[in-house]
Amino acid sequence: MFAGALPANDRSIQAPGTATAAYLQRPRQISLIGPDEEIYRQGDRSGSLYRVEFGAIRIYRLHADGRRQVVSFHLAGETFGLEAGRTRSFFAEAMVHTGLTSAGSTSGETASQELMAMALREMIRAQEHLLVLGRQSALEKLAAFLLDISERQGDLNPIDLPMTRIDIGDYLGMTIETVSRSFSKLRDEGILRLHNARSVELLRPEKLRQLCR
Amino acid sequence: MFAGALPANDRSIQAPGTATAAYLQRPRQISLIGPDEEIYRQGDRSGSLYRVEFGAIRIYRLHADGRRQVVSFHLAGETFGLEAGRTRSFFAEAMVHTGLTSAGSTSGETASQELMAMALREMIRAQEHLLVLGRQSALEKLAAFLLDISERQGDLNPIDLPMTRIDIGDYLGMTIETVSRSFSKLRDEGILRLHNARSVELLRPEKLRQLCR
DNA sequence: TGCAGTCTTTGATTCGGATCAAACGGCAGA
DNA sequence: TCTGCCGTTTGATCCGAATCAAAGACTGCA
Repeated sequence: MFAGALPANDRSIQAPGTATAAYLQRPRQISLIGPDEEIYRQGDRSGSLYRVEFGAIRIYRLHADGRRQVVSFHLAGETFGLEAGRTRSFFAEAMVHTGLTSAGSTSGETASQELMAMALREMIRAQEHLLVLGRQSALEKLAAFLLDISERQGDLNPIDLPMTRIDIGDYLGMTIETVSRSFSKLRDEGILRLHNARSVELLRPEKLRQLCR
Repeated sequence: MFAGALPANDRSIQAPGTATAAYLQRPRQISLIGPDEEIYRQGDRSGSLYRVEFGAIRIYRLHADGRRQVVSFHLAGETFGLEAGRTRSFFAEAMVHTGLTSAGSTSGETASQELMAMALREMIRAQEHLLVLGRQSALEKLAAFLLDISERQGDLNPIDLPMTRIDIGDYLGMTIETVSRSFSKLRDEGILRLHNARSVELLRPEKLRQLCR
């Protein structure tokens, strides 16, 4: 896959409100990616950056024995794909039906100011994630996670979780059973309501905040 | 503390091999910092970057209940101090007698290429740390930690650990007792030798590598 | 509408690491 | 060299989360 390219995909469409010059017109071309479809993989040449127009992406790495660490999720409006090396050290997959556009590349053409901002964002995200993984209990981890997602969805309530319990577990460093039990605990304490596994209404966000500090 | 400044400190000396213009000559001025002395704290105005000439630094954040998460260690030759926001969100302290020089600042005067490289380094470091914290056992965490330090000391053997067991624990998300037990386990398995708590000889580094993959 | 497969929840048990406790060892200062 | 202190190691017990197991709920498809 050459630098700046989006995955080959015959289901591309034009972004709404865009001139229809199609092929040669670099930006605004949306690639549609299905659930669990791969965007890039460890070992691929890096360079391309992506913007999530709708849907959601998981970035992860696999350990030799199959254990998986999800490093980040990227929701609508967010960009991803920045890597320090010349080859990818992570996998990127869509979690639901997702639309991607090109967000430039690391090779020259993108303003270095934007790249810097992106690098700093990723640095912060990783550092915040670190704080959660290192010293928090299962309940505290889930609380921090829900607040993060809620905020990134513009305090949408109920929250829409595009990821499975497995994804959440691999992101927070715990098993799906523990994730599920933590949800149930928060439900039993009246802190949230589970409309279904993917839709979570926060009833007392302040309680969550209290939990994870 | 103004941007670009090193902590006020009456024990400054000239770096070896430097012209002696002293005061007005910005670079090469070494600040000497004692063990557990603070370089900056959460809430301080950010901007200054530092280079460790000798010694070692810990970067950490405190949770409300006193739990501490060490985010990174910085050894001789490494730079630190980059933060995304206008105020510091971490504490920086020396762990042993340490010499620091200014490594520029985030406000203009430093080449953005260097800043970008630093941001990417920090991003990688945080991501690698994430992989260790998320899904590894105590033994695997310690193995990964020792290999990291060993490499950053140029494969010096025995390794010189400038940090206490508490620091290691707060970095890896485990208690000092578990850190100590993990050291003992690696010793009993003939993988390393403890000359003393701070000096660790790696006898079979390949075994460590095997452990943490 | 019913069915199959998958994801989630809940329950029982196990286990790794935390906590509590005490002994040990190395280093600084007298 | 002796002594006291602090960091480290080791031991005993406890607890939170992992694992093993099974039931329940949702989704897509026939």
